[in-house]
Amino acid sequence: MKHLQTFRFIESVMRAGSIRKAADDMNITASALNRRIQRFEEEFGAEIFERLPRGVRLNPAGELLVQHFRAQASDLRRVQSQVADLSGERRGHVSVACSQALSPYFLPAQIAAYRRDHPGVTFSVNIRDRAAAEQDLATFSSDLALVFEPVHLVDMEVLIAVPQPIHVLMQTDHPLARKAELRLRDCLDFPHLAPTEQYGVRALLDMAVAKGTRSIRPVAESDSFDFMRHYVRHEKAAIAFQIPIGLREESASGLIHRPLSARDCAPGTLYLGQMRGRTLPVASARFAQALARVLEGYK
Amino acid sequence: MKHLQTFRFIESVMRAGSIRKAADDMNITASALNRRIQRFEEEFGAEIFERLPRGVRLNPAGELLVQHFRAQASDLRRVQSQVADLSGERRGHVSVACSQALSPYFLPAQIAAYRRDHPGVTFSVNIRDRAAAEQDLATFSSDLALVFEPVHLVDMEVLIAVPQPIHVLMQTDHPLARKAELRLRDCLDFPHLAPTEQYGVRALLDMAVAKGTRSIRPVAESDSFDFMRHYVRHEKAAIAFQIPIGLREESASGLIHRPLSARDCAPGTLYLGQMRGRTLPVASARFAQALARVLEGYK
DNA sequence: GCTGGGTGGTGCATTTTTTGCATCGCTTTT
DNA sequence: AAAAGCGATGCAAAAAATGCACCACCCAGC
Repeated sequence: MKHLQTFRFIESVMRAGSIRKAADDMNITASALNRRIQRFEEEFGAEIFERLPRGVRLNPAGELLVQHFRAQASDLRRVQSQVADLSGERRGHVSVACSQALSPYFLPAQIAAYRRDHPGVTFSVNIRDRAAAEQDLATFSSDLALVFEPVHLVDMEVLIAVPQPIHVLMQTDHPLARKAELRLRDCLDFPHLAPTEQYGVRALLDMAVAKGTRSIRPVAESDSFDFMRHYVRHEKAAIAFQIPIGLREESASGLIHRPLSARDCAPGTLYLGQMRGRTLPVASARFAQALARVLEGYK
Repeated sequence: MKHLQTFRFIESVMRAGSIRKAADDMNITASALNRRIQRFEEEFGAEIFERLPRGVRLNPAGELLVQHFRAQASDLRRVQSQVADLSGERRGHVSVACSQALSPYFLPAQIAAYRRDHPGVTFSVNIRDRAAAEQDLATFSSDLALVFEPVHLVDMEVLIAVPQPIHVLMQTDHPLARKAELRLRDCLDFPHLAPTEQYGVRALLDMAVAKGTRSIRPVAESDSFDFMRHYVRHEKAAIAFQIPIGLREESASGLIHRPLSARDCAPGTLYLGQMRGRTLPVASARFAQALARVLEGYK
């Protein structure tokens, strides 16, 4: 969309931190880019960049402006999507920011199911930790976020929330496997794997142990749930903490998992959300509806 | 703002109903305008005008697009206003759509009071009937609406609502002036003036008489409350129906007014509202706050 | 203290885009 | 059948954006 060209340049300069670098990125001369920005600042009525000795940086006015342009670009995509929809095309693109747990089983299955009915719809799936997922919504770089234990929820409008107790993952013949529900103190006697602190699972575990005298001493700490899932196959006594939506049914995986007792560790919550107040493109809105229907079953 | 130039052209074509007329209005050649529109339609990915034998008309895609652009232009003004505000300028422009009753006393006083504190702020006041005022909000042509008995309230976000019983206006020595509160049946015995049906006062009166057997038979019907106010000075027995916010205190005007009993005629409501979900420019938001504070006193 | 590599800004020639004019093909009106 | 109005289009002129060369400046590191 041509009338947003200047904005793309501004965003590029913002990212690059200097007009020359941005000009290089955008395949244009620094002089041309410089003058575009000057011209824009003039008609906008205020400077949007601070000129520093080593480059430029957005000033508060610029921050406001960038937020405005992002919202505007996002809304234009929505309009285009609606226009395509009213000509009966059923096309569009959905971008989802999600927690790692959703990536192996849940989202692939849901997206594939949705695409069976709407083959014209394409997807972007971006794995983000819980802080970044909300950020993605706020910058309009994702339409939807599917996040376990989000941090702020300020810019996020919750479409549906489902409880997800923490599960303990282990080999099928593990001593803990005999009980249907596990106590945290029993689990900590075994070598355990834990996510790093930016993840909701870890935050809940830390909160749980804070009440008692035990502590989390992971034999391995990782930001990859995939790694932790595979690790328990290789060390007989090892256990890992994950949420059930990121785990397969027992039979299929060769591992089993058991929930932690709610007495020890509060269940976390998985949220499906969008940017507050935003009207989503048709495709995204429909996919969100479909997800919500499925997630209802997890309540 | 240059990147909205194409939109201004589109809006002009929409208004004019033909490219040639619009081109004339915008001081540009029909060919240039035509090509701008063609180019835009191409990059937008859909036609936005139907080509008719005698001109063009927006199609549904175009309607969506125009709404998007209006919202976008309005939001850009908001950003500019906020930017001006953060550089400490306290400038800006407030546009208000209001019912006629507000125009003689209430709004002039409020605006003047506000401008004493913020001389940099300018105002547009547009008198609109209750349907048009809401329309004004929806098309982003007014920031605020101050409306008596609005019709839909769908796109209008209510900031404050105050009751306004209908008052009867008459000369000071009028027989009805002796009572503190009037019955509708007594009033209808006198020659009366009534607003035309698009006004809330009339709608309330019509509802009130519908319960009984009497009917409104105005000696004069008008869409000008100003006219009706002045008319009662000239015919001794005549009365007019108005809301108190549009009337002066008795002493000053040489006329007096008495409320209709709530048993006969439900009090109407005066609403201060904005476009639903919109973030107002600083100046408008502040003025709305000031108005709300004053209106609190009318509750 | 200077020098080198980085920055944003600017004058001027060049390229690209936009515009205006003339004109076409079409439909409705007279 | 003619006239008048409409949108579309080829082509030349005008306007705008760009690229190039260069300036002044700042700061790091010798």
